[in-house]
Amino acid sequence: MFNIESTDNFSLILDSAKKRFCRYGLKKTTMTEIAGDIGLSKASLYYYFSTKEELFKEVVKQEHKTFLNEIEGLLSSVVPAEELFHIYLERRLIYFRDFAHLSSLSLESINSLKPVYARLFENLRKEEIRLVSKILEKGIAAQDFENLDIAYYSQLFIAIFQGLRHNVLIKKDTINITEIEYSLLQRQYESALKMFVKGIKK
Amino acid sequence: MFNIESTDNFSLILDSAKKRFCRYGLKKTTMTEIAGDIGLSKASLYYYFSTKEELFKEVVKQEHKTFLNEIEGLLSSVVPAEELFHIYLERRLIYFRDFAHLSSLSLESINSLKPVYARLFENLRKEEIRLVSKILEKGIAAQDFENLDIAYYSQLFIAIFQGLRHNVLIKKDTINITEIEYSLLQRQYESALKMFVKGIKK
DNA sequence: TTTAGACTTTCTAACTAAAAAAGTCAAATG
DNA sequence: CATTTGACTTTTTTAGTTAGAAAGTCTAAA
Repeated sequence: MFNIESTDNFSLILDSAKKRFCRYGLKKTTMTEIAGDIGLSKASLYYYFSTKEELFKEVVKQEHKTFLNEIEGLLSSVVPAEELFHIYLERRLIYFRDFAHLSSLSLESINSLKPVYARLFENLRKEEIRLVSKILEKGIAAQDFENLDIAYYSQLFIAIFQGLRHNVLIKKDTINITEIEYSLLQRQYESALKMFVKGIKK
Repeated sequence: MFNIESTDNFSLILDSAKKRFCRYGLKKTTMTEIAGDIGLSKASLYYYFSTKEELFKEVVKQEHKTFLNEIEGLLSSVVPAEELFHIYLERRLIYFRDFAHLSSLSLESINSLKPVYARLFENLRKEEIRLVSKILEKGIAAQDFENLDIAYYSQLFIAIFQGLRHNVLIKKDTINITEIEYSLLQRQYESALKMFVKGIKK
């Protein structure tokens, strides 16, 4: 979950921020704490990041990018589209569990989330749609899938699985997901993917 | 959406409460207002309903029952299971739009909703799962569907479509759903149903 | 049995002040 | 020059506080 130790302050700040944001969320993490973690003063943080918001966005973006890159790297491989979907969803669930606090913002959003974060998460969603589009393209090119409306089906795909994730959070008041909830979600993901693929297969 | 005018006070209260809860939600509706609508004193309301919470629950339950009964009535008809799913989802969307304010509680729930309402909505969800189970049963009995795990698949069914609905609300800060969002949801419902049925068909 | 006026209790919205956290900057360090 | 910081200002959050509103109660009357 937390990778290599970095050396430069920029990365050290991101690392510490990531840990704290994941554990305590945006609101319950202070700039002073992050600075303290790596033996810097708060003022120094502002040398690297203009605002707390900026820092948070950077953490979220980077984590998401790492996640997407992992899948994207397989796009040009021989792995078939269906298997790519499987891998994508598998990793997506792990990402969901580990970074629930980051995306828990999307829960706060229901009330009164600053538009800037709404835009951030909307962008991440769009990037995932783009990735799914590419997988669909690959499947169509390989004659695995029908020649369908890629834009629509990738949007649908993301909507279904995001929806399933939300069902887990919606009832709860804590962010932590139990093993039972997680394994049910896993099973639902498998079933839903099976249906989705069957629905678009040639 | 709002049916026959009732005569007894019990029903008059429910009618007025329904209208106000749908339009303004639970918090923005006062017992005095409801009483005023039908020319009763607030104290009289408490003769029929012990608490505001009780009244609200009664309204939600009744509306949901009306919705479910409509579909349940078709269970013993010649309408095939697949068509029942179609009808169910069609009505479910209308119900969703018209009573968004009622179920908007499920949004408030994310923060700090009293467990009693959480239980209420959980019960409604369970009743819908039960209905879907019956449709599945019918399909299996008619040899339309595979002999699958009914409990699991009805839960999955509800999860998928509830999830899709949530995707619409999650971004918004208002409860009102635009025509564009609604028609996309309609289309997603159709696609998802198609896949679901294809996935379990014999 | 049903209703309502007058009542009490509970909740909420709007303030406040104090504390905490965000954010700034000139000077210092190396 | 790039980086860091202590001391600073500004903004936000929190914890009271209070007044008004709304929930909820009760007794007497129709």
